[in-house]
Amino acid sequence: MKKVIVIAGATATGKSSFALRLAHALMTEIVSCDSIQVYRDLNIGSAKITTEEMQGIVHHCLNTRNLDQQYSVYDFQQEARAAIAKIHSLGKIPILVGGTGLYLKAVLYDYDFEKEEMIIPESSESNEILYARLLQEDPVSASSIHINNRKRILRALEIAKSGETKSQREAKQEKKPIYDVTMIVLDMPNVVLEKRIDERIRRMAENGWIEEVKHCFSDPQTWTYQSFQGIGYKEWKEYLQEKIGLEETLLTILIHTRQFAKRQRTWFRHQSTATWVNALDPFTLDRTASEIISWAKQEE
RNA sequence: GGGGGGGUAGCGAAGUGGCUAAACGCGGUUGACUGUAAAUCAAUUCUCUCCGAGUUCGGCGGUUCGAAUCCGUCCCCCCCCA
Repeated sequence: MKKVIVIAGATATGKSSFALRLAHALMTEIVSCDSIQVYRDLNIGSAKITTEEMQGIVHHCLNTRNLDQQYSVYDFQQEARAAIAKIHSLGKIPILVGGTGLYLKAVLYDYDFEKEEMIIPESSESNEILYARLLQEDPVSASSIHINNRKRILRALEIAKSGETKSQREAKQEKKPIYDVTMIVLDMPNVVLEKRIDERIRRMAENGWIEEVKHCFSDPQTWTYQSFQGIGYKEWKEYLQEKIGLEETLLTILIHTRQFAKRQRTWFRHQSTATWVNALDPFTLDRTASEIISWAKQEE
């Protein structure tokens, strides 16, 4: 199996700079695992790394979509694996960086998606009826999906139309990584992380965030875009409508970002087996970096 | 000084005699997660516990079998008139 390095963690934990450091040391390239940073023009609000900050390191899976385009884990899986293959073909070990847990897992494991199932048609039927149908068609999946979780019910029903249910499809998977993976999760005490998030939001507001939002999403038609659903964008809707002020908008974004970071932590804690690293401790970071570098340099 | 409105759980806000430890929203906590995942969803949130018990609705004191809800009094806040 080919080696892959994964740097995960909640938002604002310093993933990018740590990855950059490894990329320099290993003279390799980075694959971003982020569902919002794939959109061109969403730079400030998505906390995307700037070209300068990349320091010449090649970054993949960034800026690959226009604002009006849809994107899903399927697309990411395809494109990220292609990027990984390309980096491997150069004789280098790719570094995956990101906070979108599902995306990471879908690339690393043998998750199996069908291209034609991208869009789920909305239904006019109630959750109760949809759930009852799923209970018929795929009782195994139904048992693990809550009746209120309409999106998941619809997805499972859509998959069942293919003749193979969601649970059957997943049962065929080995649920093992398809690469030789070293993965760490960068983390820090919550009070510190919340302070960093707060500071970052202030900084973004001072650096042209509002202009970016106005440039991308002034037209109410754009408010339905998937790209507008990201934290740091959707909250500006009421500001643009002049329903709330700047401070209130920033506060809402702060709260949403905190909640997001919490969900990310929970995901990595329970859905991954990565090693957790205190991102605030320079000695731990040094040691972690050198461990990863020596692992990367080992012959199989 | 006069008139009016109001003080309910971390916040906002219902409730105006028993069905109320108190709706609902927000926030918090915990968690789920295989196609919008920065999404979607669940549980929990006065205190102590297993049933259950104990303290709550600005303070104090009453009325009542029973009060967040009625009465008295005190404190505080907002608006209008002086």
